[in-house]
Amino acid sequence: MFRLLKTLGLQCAMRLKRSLSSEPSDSTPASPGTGVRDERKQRTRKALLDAALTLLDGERSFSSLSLREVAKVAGVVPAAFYRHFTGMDELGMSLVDDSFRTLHEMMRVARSAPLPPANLIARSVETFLRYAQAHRLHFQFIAKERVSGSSSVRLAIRKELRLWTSELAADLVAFPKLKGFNGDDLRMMAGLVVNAMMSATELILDADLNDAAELGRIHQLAQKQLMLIFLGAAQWKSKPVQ
Amino acid sequence: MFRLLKTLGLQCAMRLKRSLSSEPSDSTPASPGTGVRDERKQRTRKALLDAALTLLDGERSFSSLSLREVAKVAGVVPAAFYRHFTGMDELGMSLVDDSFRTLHEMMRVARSAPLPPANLIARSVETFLRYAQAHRLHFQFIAKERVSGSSSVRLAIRKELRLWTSELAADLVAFPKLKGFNGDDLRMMAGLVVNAMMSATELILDADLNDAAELGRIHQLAQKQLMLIFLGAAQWKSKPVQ
DNA sequence: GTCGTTAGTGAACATGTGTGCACTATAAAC
DNA sequence: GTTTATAGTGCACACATGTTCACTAACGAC
Repeated sequence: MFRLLKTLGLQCAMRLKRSLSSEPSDSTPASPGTGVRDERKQRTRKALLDAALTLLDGERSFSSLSLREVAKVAGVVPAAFYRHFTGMDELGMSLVDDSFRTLHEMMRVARSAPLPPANLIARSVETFLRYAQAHRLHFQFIAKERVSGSSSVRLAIRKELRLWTSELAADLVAFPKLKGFNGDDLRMMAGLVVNAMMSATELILDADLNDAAELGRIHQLAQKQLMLIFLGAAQWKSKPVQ
Repeated sequence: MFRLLKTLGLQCAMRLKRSLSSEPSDSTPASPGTGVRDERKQRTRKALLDAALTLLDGERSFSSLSLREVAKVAGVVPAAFYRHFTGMDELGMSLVDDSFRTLHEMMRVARSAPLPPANLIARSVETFLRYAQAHRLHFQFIAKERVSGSSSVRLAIRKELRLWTSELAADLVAFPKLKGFNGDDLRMMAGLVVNAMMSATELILDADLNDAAELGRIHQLAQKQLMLIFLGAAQWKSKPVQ
């Protein structure tokens, strides 16, 4: 992790130095990190990340990808890989960052345009699964490497998922039915929701995208599971005295 | 899958042929598949399976294991591998079989000695997680390859998990509180339970085995999640008219 | 225009890989 | 005892892998 941060930090510092010296802070649109050179570098960096995600799509797991393979798909010679990452581990950490960036963006969009209370659960499930389908590679990466990746990648993903769970718990506090939940119990419930959604995501990602019936079944299953959870949550704390 | 069945079938047939011809169905204790030779073969077969499980314990994922590596840990030359499996895929399918055999055995034991209704959920969680810890390699294999394995292994695991979910649903029908559940909804609820338990299993398998506090936290989390699910289930079907 | 920096190249290396083949030793069948 | 079947060996091959190194070309700073 820290190696990734160091690299990114250095790159940012370099880019900052250049823009500071070349542009005396004037009024140019200042597209960040301008310059044909930087743009090209970022492009092949992205090509490497995309190549890994693409390779990961089918059967493969991240730990079975080879550096050469990724470089080849990215249209670059193996040695060029080292201009961007110190090795596959660091590329993996970048994928974690990117993947959770898209997940958090989804949450941001969802919060900025809140759904009407009617059918809230069903609509939320719909929105989430549709988004997961649209960004299948990122969600697939999270789902796979959450459990099977190298320990650095796996731990990073698990940390992000915990963070997401906490965010969700914070959102849940707004529901009037969930009074009387303490923080721990809220996270416990949020964990249940996250599990159900991740499980549904795995099913969606493995499903035939053209089989509308199967997709519908998965959506409905997830909706019912969430409803059951909320039904239980509305009763919580009345019986269990703890 | 069918290649595995074929191989096993052939081996069984061969062993059958031998025992039929060598033993005229007399009163010898007839330990099945007797003979020093068969016993030796089964021993190195098991050594190969154990080697794979052992290698899988830490960081590695099954698809990143090499045939030579497995053979070396098993204390056998690579070519000898082919006397037992046609390749790593077939060995993977055998691991699926073995892993779910231990899971089903746990269920069998649990059913034969039913728990008293008091604290039933808490005790069941305790039993399950303790069993998972005791058979960590098998449960780890299931947890990992459920989502990241080659498609044949992954599909086999998912099929077994569906089967397990159905079994659990059949068990749930005995609860008086769960009247009014149709079969689909029972499986939906059972899926929720399975998800929660698998998620807790993943946490347990990653946890430090000596950190009693952390283990306790995981146990309690899983217990609360199951309680919440059952709380919701008790209310099911009253509100949702479907 | 000149020159330094650097993203990307191509070749080389040592090592690991899956798989085939002739072989050996030994349990089992006769 | 003689013969047969076979689990395991040792060696070979062609190929894939991670990493290094000197090199080239072109962008950016001056």
